Parts: sequence; C-alpha cells; structure tokens
Amino acid sequence: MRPLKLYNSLTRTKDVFTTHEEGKCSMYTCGPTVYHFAHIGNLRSYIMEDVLEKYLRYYGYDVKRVMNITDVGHLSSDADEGEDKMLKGAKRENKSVMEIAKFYTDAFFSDCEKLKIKTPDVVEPATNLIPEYIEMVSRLLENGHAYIAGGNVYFDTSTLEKYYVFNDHDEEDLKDGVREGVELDTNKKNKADFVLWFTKSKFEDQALKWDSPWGVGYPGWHIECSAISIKHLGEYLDLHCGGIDNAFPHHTNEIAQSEAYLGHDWCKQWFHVLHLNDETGKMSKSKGEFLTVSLLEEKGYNPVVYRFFCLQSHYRKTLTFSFDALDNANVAYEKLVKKIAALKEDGPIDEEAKAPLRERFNNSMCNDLNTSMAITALYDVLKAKTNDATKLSLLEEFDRVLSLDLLNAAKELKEKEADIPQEILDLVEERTQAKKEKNFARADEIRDKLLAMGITLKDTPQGVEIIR
RNA sequence: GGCGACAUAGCCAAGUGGUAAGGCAGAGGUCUGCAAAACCUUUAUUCCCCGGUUCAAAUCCGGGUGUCGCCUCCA
Repeated sequence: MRPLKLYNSLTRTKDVFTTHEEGKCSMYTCGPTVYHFAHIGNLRSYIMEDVLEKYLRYYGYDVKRVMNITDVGHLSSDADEGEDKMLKGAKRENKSVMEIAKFYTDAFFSDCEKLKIKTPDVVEPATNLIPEYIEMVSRLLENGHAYIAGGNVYFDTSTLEKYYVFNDHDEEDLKDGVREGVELDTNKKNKADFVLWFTKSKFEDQALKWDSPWGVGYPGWHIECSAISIKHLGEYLDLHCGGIDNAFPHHTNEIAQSEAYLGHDWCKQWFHVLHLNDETGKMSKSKGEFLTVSLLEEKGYNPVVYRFFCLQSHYRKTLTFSFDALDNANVAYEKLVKKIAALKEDGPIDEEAKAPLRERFNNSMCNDLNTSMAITALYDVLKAKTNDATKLSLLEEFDRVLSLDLLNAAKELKEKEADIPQEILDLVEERTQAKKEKNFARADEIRDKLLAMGITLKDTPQGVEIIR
C-alpha cells in the first residue's frame, strides 16, 4: 500500500506516518470539558479525528484510541471572572458538579452517535486519576523540572532545551493580559511556567479538591492529558490529536511535562484540526447563536449532513459555517443517497473494476486525509462503468471510513417508498386512469392533493414513481 | 506587538511545476398533456495584487493587500 502522509504540527510538513511498534497505533484525543453542550465547531474536530481513526484501521493499523473527559480543573469561564467551569455549570443548573459532568458527558456521546463518531476504546474522566497526577508531579519535583511557590507546584520551563515546540515564540513577545480577567501570577519564575498542582488560587470556590503531598488542592490544567495518555498508551504515543487552539499552551505543556517526566521523546506526530468559524469569526459558546447538534435537528437537518459538510472541506483549513452552506450540503447529500438507493444487487462483484476506484480513494486519504477528494471518489464510483453490485460494494467499503450512513440511508429511503398505504395507491391508480382518459384536470387535482400530503409523483417511462 | 494559517467561478471546495476536479445553484436540451424527477450538454483564457525564477507557475521565491486564529478558559 502507498505510504500514508499526514501533516505533522511538530515538523510543519507532511510526513510519512510511522508508529513506534509496526502495525500498531496509539492515538490520544483531547476530549470535551463537560460543563455545557458541545457546539458544532467542537464537533468538527471529533468528526475529523474519527475519520482519521477509521482510516488508520482501514489502512491496517491496530488502533488503540484514548480520550479524556475534563470534569475538573479548568478554571475560569466564558464571560465573568475566573471560576471553575464545572462549578459554574452546576450553579447555573442547581446540580452537583458530578451530576453536571455526567449529564454533559452523556450529551456529548449522544451528539457523537448522531454524527456517527465512534466512541474511543478508552474514555477516562480526569477525576479518576488523581493518584497518577500526584505521582507525576512528585517525580517532576524530584528531577528538578518543577518547583513550589506560593503554595502551588509549577513546571519550570527554563529547564527545557526547547519549550515552544509548535511556534517560534520569543518569550518576551508573548503579550500579557490578552484576555480580560487574566492576571499575572507573580509566583512564576518564568513567563511560560504553568501550574501542575494548585493548593492556593484566587478561585477558592473550587468544588472538587483532593489531598496531596503539597496540601489539599486540585490538578493543573494540562496534567490530565499527559497522565491519562501514559497510563493507557504507554511511554511512546504515536499520534496526538486536538483542535488547533490547543497547540499552545495546552499541547506545548503536555509535551514539556511528559518528556520531563519520562526522560525521553514522547509523541512524534501531532494532528491539529482548524476551527469552524461562523460569518463573524470564531465560533464560541459565549457569542452569537449557540450551534449544537440538537439545534440542527430542531431546524430539520439530519446531523449526518453536518458531517458531510465537514468532510467536503479539508481539516487544515478554517471552515466557515452558514445555513446556506449547510443547505447546499443537505441537497447534495440527499441526491447522493437517492442515487445509491437506485442501485440494485445485480450480479457478481467485479473485483477488477474496483481496483482503480479504490486507488483514487486511497490516494486521496493518504494525501493528508483529503476527505474532499474522497467524497469525489464516491461520485466516481456512481459514474463508473461497472455493475451496481460492484458500486454498492465499494460505497460500503469507503463509507466504513467516511461514516456518512450512505447505504443505511439509501435502504431507509427505499423502504419508505415501498411502504405506501393502499388509499394512496388507489389515488395514484385513479390518476393514471384519468390521464388515459385525457382528464388532466382530475389528474392534476389528485397530484396536488397528494402533494399536500407530502407525496410527490413522478411520471417515468417505467410508470409512476411515488416519493415521500 | 509577536507567532501562525489562509486568499481559486454566484456559493462550498480540490489542485503543491505540465496547461483549472467535484458538489450546489444557473443555462440549454431529451423526456412529459403540463409539471416534477431523471438523464445529456454547458458554465473560471484564469486562480487577491505587483515583481522574479523557469521552456512551463494557481502551484516555487521576494514584496504588498485582505481575512482569520493563537499568545496561559476555549476544539
């Protein structure tokens, strides 16, 4: 098989994908912070990561994928002064922090299911691994990569040869107070140092605290991903995924603390998905319309259409969302499904005819996950000069990776069309008779009546087709 | 202020040195009593601008312009 090339944020080039152990791939994905519903911008990343995981499996890798659930530790909030997000969610809804976490974790996976996103092999809530964080922080203190100041444990970035792995930042150039309400922490030795364990913070209303060698407190913002990944995937991670905004500081800090803890390189390949913007810029929970999967459903969209919309674009390009663009995707998706529904199981599968079509699909996916071209490959299959059974077989194969629910949607469409009540069949028959007698007024009257019931009639050379 | 990404038709979007994929919308046609659907055909002399390299540039280089993101909550 051709080499699989993926853009690597660390090298800033398209690299041939390799893994630490041949044939196996350990994959880590930064999961959601479960204090509110995920918006469709968040979910773009999970859709693209899902396609990546499925393609790695299709390619032949034995993938083990791990995701965290951030149910603790993220300070601050969208608008007001710093307060734990979980706590804020709990206050807003009069529920305990853990009830909130459970509720939004379930909501997240429900959204994923609707978008045909596979649940990772391991899903680990951050609060499950407190002893692991303590162990990790202890070792960082022992080996001199961390220090205690003002009651908190900090990572000392000056102990690293290279800290800014994803950008060539000059430390002096980092702007302070880019966000309102963020104050400089005077305990830090270096500007980029970050907290590994809090016992003292200006946010004393943390709901969840644990005992530690440094006092009662809670873990810093980045330690969970390092610890969860190392626990489940070992000391060598093959692929780390997340949204581009996590590249700095979150992923930069993960690398710093993981490599300082392990004493060797940790993860060589980083996959970052760019943002979904709306027409005003970056999509966020705090401004504009809060776009969720549920909202799309309320507006009558099949969530899979949003997945189709995402796959028509490339993961390393910002994508602008608008309902016009989604409508476009919706029509295209329905037409695609309709074409597939018209295919019949008409004989033996022609393996020879499959090869060049499969090649186009693989060439696209191996070229940095070019899903837009992979969708074009679906159209190529439909247009190909081969029998329907061969086409169906290929579409099923490609859709194992793309997960656009194509065959299933086509099947449902067929069933819906096959299952027509007798009274409607009678009306259609009456219209056919009226047409024969050239009574077009009556024929049109029946057609309009059926249209009002949501049924469209098409006259084809083979007879009347009934569409609901 | 620093760092980074992006700019292709009415819209979405591929293309990464060899003469502009695909989808949506539009136009024309076949079919039809009409319509819808389906099918066929068609739609960028040119890829933000200005230079340069090359036999050859949307693609590489330099300089602009514009849009967006990150700079310790954010996917």
